[in-house]
Amino acid sequence: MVRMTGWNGSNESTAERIANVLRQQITEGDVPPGTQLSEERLVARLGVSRNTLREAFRLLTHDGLLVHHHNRGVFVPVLDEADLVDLYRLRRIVECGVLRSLTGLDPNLLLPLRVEVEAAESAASRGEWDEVVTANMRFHQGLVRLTESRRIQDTTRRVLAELRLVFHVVSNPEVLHERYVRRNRALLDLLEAGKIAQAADELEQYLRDAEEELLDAYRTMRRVGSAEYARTSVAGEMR
Amino acid sequence: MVRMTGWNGSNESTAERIANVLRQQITEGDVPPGTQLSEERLVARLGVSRNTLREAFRLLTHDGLLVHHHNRGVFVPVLDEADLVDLYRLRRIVECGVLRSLTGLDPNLLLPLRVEVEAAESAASRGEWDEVVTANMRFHQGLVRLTESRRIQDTTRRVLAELRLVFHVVSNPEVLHERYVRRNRALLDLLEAGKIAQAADELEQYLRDAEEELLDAYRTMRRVGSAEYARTSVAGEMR
DNA sequence: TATTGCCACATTGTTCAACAATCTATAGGG
DNA sequence: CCCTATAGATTGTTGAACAATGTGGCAATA
Repeated sequence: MVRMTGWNGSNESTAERIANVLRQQITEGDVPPGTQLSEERLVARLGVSRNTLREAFRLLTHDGLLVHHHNRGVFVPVLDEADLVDLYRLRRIVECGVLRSLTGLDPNLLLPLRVEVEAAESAASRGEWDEVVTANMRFHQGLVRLTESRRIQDTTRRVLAELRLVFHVVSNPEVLHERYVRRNRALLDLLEAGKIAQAADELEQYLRDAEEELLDAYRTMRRVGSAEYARTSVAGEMR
Repeated sequence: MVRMTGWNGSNESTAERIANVLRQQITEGDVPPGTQLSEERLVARLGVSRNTLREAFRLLTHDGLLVHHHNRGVFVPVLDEADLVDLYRLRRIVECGVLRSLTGLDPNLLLPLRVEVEAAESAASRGEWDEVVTANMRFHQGLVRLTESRRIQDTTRRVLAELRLVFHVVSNPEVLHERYVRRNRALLDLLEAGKIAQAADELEQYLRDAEEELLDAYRTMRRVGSAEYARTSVAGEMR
């Protein structure tokens, strides 16, 4: 096997490249929550050194997509109800706070929002629910981009990345995400009409409803599917 | 030189220990903004391997206390006016949002706030301004702890850590921090009286005033002290 | 049978040395 | 004075080695 060393053909470091590969596999659900990522196996599979892999681990840990247990390794976190509540509490504060703090609206920043709304509607009509989720996330990322604040955007990016892990714990994403496509459009309409305060209130309720429905999904999952859940998703190991 | 390998006598990893050493030096101002941290020299001085040092770098980069330039190394960031505005925008949204989202108040969580207020007052009377800043930061950290939300607390921790870098760019901290000790007490009084909404409004104005004063400090510094600033704080190198 | 203690094994934590790739500064030519 | 090329210094990445820890099995015991 020919192994490249040093220059890797792009401007991103090898660790970042590896981190992006793993990030995609985790966010897409290929590596379910609870899975341990073995250094030895991933080194063999990805063709990088242990140190570089561990650096990639750190980048993902930064985003909450991996958790590190000292002397035990890294795992895809299993988010529970408390995490869900925590994530939505932060989302409400940040996203609604962003809207309420706006003094003016740059129409150029509203354009990408419409793109995402339509992408979500299109994907929903085709039944591509993963794409619906992705477009929805990009929509909310675009919402906070209205502030042009790097740190707020970074915070939101991390929160949304973790939220994807929640979506992989609860099943049947379609029933959850379907109605929020419509509410995204309603939200955008309010913003385009300049009704910022009203949009913030709608978003607040939107997020409360979403949290409540996800909590319901957690509860029913724990009631009817705990055995199945334990069999399929716990103590896995990424090869 | 006897070099310890493996077990280091505590439950934290070597990288975390090194990160804490560097964190203190950076937040205390021993390593001014703009300084490059040379791997070679720090490896020699701290007695750890390059890989471990680089892991410590990652941890600090995570908190915004270091910035990484690809193929050029890590630096203590020099925060400018835009960063200052960004940090305070996030502070206002998070800290005020936390207060406004409170439904009830746990008196037990208010106790540490009073401790910090009195610590700040005591330190101010003794003229120990660094300790005033630290107590002030712990006060605001305690404020967001009212939510008992891990992620909100982490976000605040990062923001406050970065803010310390701002305080090292502008000089004369005493005149800036003195009056905020009093406002901290006023804030706490409002909270202890259960006037949460009023406290949130006071905090909002508090943070706007602080941002404005720091911006003034930046402007005067750039006007009267740009030559001195360039001489003392730019392109340093940590030995 | 259930529990405890011990030990071997697998995995992670850390170090070290080497080389590749990149950046920076300097010197030389136009 | 500006541009380019080269040399030196620094970071990026690798691979191997050993230390320390966590895990699970096995035997001895109650």
